[in-house]
Amino acid sequence: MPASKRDHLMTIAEQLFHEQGFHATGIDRIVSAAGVVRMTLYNHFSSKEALILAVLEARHQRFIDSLDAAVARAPAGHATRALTEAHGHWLEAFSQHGCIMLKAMGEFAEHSATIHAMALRAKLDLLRRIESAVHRDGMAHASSLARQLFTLLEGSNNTVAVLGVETALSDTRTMVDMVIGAAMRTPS
Amino acid sequence: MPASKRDHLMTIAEQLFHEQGFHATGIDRIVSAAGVVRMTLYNHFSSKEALILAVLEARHQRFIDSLDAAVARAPAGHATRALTEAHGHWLEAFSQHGCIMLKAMGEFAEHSATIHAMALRAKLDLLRRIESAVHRDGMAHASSLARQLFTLLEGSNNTVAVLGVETALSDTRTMVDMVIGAAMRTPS
DNA sequence: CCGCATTTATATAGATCGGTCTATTCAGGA
DNA sequence: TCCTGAATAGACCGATCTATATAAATGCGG
Repeated sequence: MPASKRDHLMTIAEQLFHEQGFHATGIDRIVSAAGVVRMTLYNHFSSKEALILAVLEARHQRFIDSLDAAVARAPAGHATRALTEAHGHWLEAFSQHGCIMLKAMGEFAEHSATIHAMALRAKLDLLRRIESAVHRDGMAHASSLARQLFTLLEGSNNTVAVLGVETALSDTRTMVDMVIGAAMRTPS
Repeated sequence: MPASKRDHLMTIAEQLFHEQGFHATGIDRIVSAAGVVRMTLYNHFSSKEALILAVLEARHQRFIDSLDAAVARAPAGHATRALTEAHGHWLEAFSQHGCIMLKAMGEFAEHSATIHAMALRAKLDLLRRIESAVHRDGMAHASSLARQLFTLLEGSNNTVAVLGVETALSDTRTMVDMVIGAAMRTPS
């Protein structure tokens, strides 16, 4: 009962790309996993690269939407914490196999400038949201604080695979508090 | 004039794997870049997987050696800082294209248990060195502090590609100081 | 019930993949 | 000198890769 063949293909492709990697996932595996014929895929996407771009774009949009929603729900002065918590929830729910944007950057850095640029833009979008939340909370040292928080969230991306999601998120939370507290104590 | 064809192949392969990815780098590209014939490679390595394992193993050994050397040189009570600085130097010199172990984990998680285990072991080795340095400096909250520092170093791995190596390392240094300082202030 | 777009089924193209094989050359040590 | 190990050159294997072409079947809205 997929909403449409196109959406269904994107869902299946996202899962396979995420778990198996992009180059290691062939078109045939995607279409057969989706229960669809190869021409149906090429009817909706002009190439494998176009499919990858569409998948990454959609995933990134979902990610950004979930951050924005959390920030919008947050009480005044708690936008930053709401954002880092939302990032943690995303990790718990959708990133057991690592960050798909990092994987894409790694596999396509010298292979597809378009895909690499898209993944890099996703990272910069996250940084920008952090900056905006920090600014919204009226914190001092906004840009340096935002970069530090960004580093912490990126770090938790990687430690999940090593320490487990629970420990990774708890350690990250501790440091988020620490960094925010230090920024508040330091005179601007 | 390479020391040996085997070493030369490993050097070339490491560079190509790192820049282009593992699946995207074919045997033919490696041998032609090394100016060597196909059978020479298969004379030294039983398979592409064996080559990848050898490359990762050697690189990890170099990494660990550089950390250990820095810690050994450090004055008493400064092992931890020496280790994080050494990690920064490694990033500057050899990780412009991201962490090769993370890439390997991403590409082979569901594809080669051996390679995935080797890369994961590399991450755990780093964590263990941090724990040992922290312990050597006689710091309180050793294991939780070590995990926090680990998260910071992993974070800097990723932010290099987004913020540039200089900013990434400077932000990381700031947070390393912060985390160590907090551990020292907190009563055990 | 018709018309049209989508999907199916299949066949094919040409390249590349990892890996094997044989035949040959060449240098260095016993 | 002879022998052995290593490297070369290049053909070859089956499998897989992305992508295209074509024709039949399907389903749905008007």
